[in-house]
Amino acid sequence: MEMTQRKQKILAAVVESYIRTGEPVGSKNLLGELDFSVSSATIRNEMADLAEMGYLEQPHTSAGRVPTTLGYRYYIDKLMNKLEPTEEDRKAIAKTVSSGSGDPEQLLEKAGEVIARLTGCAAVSTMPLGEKATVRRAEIVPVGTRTAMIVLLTSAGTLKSKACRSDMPITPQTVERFYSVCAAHFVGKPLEDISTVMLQTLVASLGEHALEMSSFFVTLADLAADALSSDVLLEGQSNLFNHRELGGNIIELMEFLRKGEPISKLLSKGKDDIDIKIGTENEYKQLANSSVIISHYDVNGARSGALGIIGPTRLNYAKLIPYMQFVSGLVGDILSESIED
Amino acid sequence: MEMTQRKQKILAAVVESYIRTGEPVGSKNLLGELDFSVSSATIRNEMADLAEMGYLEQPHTSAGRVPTTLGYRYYIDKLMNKLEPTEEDRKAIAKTVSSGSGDPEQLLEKAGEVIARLTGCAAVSTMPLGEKATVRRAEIVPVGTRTAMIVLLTSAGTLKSKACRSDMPITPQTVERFYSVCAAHFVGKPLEDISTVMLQTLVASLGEHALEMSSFFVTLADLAADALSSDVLLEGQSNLFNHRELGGNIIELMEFLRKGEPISKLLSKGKDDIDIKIGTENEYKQLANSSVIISHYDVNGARSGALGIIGPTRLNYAKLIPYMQFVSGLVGDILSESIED
DNA sequence: TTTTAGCACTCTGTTGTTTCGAGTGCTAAA
DNA sequence: TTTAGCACTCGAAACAACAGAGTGCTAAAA
Repeated sequence: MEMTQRKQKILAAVVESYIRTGEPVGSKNLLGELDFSVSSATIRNEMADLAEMGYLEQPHTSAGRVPTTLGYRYYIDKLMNKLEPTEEDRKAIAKTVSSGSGDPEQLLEKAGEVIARLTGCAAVSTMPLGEKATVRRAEIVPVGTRTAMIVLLTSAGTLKSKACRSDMPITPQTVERFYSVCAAHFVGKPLEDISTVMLQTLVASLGEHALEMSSFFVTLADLAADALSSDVLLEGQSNLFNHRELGGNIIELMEFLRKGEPISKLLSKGKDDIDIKIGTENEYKQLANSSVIISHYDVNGARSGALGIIGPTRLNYAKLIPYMQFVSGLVGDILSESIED
Repeated sequence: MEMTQRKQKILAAVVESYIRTGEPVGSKNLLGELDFSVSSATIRNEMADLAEMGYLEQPHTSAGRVPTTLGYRYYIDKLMNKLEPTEEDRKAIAKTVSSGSGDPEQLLEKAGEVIARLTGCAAVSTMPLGEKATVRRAEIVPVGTRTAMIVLLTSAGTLKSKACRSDMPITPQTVERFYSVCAAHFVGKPLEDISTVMLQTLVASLGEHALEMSSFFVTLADLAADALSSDVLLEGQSNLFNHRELGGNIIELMEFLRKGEPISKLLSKGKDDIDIKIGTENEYKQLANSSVIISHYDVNGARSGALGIIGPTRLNYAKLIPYMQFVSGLVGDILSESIED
């Protein structure tokens, strides 16, 4: 069966109506939405065809039709008219997003906030990651006689720190020695180089000071790993409660969102600027009833991180896709400006 | 009406049975739980008295009885037999809690985790706060030509940092100047001294360099404020979903937990070592259906922070109160050891 | 005076029945 | 190919019937 123009129009109308109301849409209700006049019987026939073709389905025999994953996909790829954000919205967003102090984390937090508010979905974002980030500085700062903070600053502008306990008292010489070892071996080198294995050989070469230093280096490796694994920010989680159709899965969904790794993977995956996964298109089963729209941002020309929203499958794609593109573009621009290389 | 010993036994049995099962408890069910034999009619009479006295209530006319806030309170204060954690449990907890690297945040995270797991509640904790903390070090680290990280290290061992954008290029001289100004004016002084007002006068006194420095100082004030407002950690939030009786309030409750300030207030409030608020005893209406058990910990003899659990009112107080005391004691000990002054 | 047995009563939750309405698929005529 | 008409299906809501748990009260027993 081939896809006629009339079928397309009907499919689009069904999708849009369902997105708007959340109710299965019946043949009669559709009459008003179409720009041509036919009877409801004709529409019924067409809808039956579309159902057979896999674009629509019925929750039960005597209900209206609901788009399938395939239906949404066709709509998004071929039928949808994008709805660019208004000048007004753009300004409001830009104002909120840039209201921070220039701190990347704060920036992404604001961006997530504004997205969550505007879309009524949960917003996720990843910090600009420094895959090729190098060590800019590493040092220890004594806190107690046997405790110190290890501080690691990367070229990507992230600073990580962690307390660390030593078996031996920390002297100014320890501090000095650590600093110079780091300066000699790490500064300017990529973060990946600070692996536990590599550190073991290094510690071995330190001879008599190996003992007092080893715990510091272990912590340093922790920090490096931490700096490499891009942080995930989550906003508007509770918006999900407003979407009835997510049903009992909400709890699992929220649990899923809480642990960052899968989200981080999700966001880092797509190759295109914008990436849309509808319901079962998602590889995580917790997202089988949800859609995600992921928009990547570039910092100084390099793909660096992404912003995403997660909500029910009946998202207002026509509006949200351009919105996400706009916000991620904005974030990329601001970050590019602030993180020069 | 006075409280006879028999009434006390019945009240205790009702509370314990309700805590165990979550079902309103009827007169017949209670027969087996008591160490004396009377008929169900007698118990009914006594329960009616207890209800009249305000310790019990009925969800509806023909249901069993449920403890009121007052009932729980009486039980906890006068009737309860504390159930100290077993040696086994103590060891398991101690092992988990001390498995971190000596970082206070990680320590509290682990503690919260273990509490959440053990109790099936949401766990909250505040970082050791440094009310009397002083500035140990403050500096800027250039990231781009016009961007820098401001880093603030306090005597309490917390390190805060934030990116900041400057209107003018940042030169090594800027870094040096900032460092020396901080060394002269802030190091050793309490964090509260870095107020915006104080900074304004300072900036004014800097003359020609005022402009290039001002944004850094503003950020520094942010950091100081941030370091003073103790961070709140939250674990096991989703455990709350397992408690049916929280009902529709769960959403509000989770929203409430998400924003840290009220929690921070809640935890910093109590004067006693342990602090129990049952249902409506809580001043926040979002907690009206919940109980909180807060246990404070001391670092080097000074009240520094607290751990708490939040769950339904039918908590197993007899078990959880000693548990919380144990964990907070443990946390205090470990922190005292690692943060020497 | 206190305890107990007995009984009528109340309230909830469940189950089954009915009804209503929305929407469909099919058939036959336009 | 389209449309009108109609029988049919299914879910949601409304309603009645009922079982079960538990109570309060009364009157007898201890």
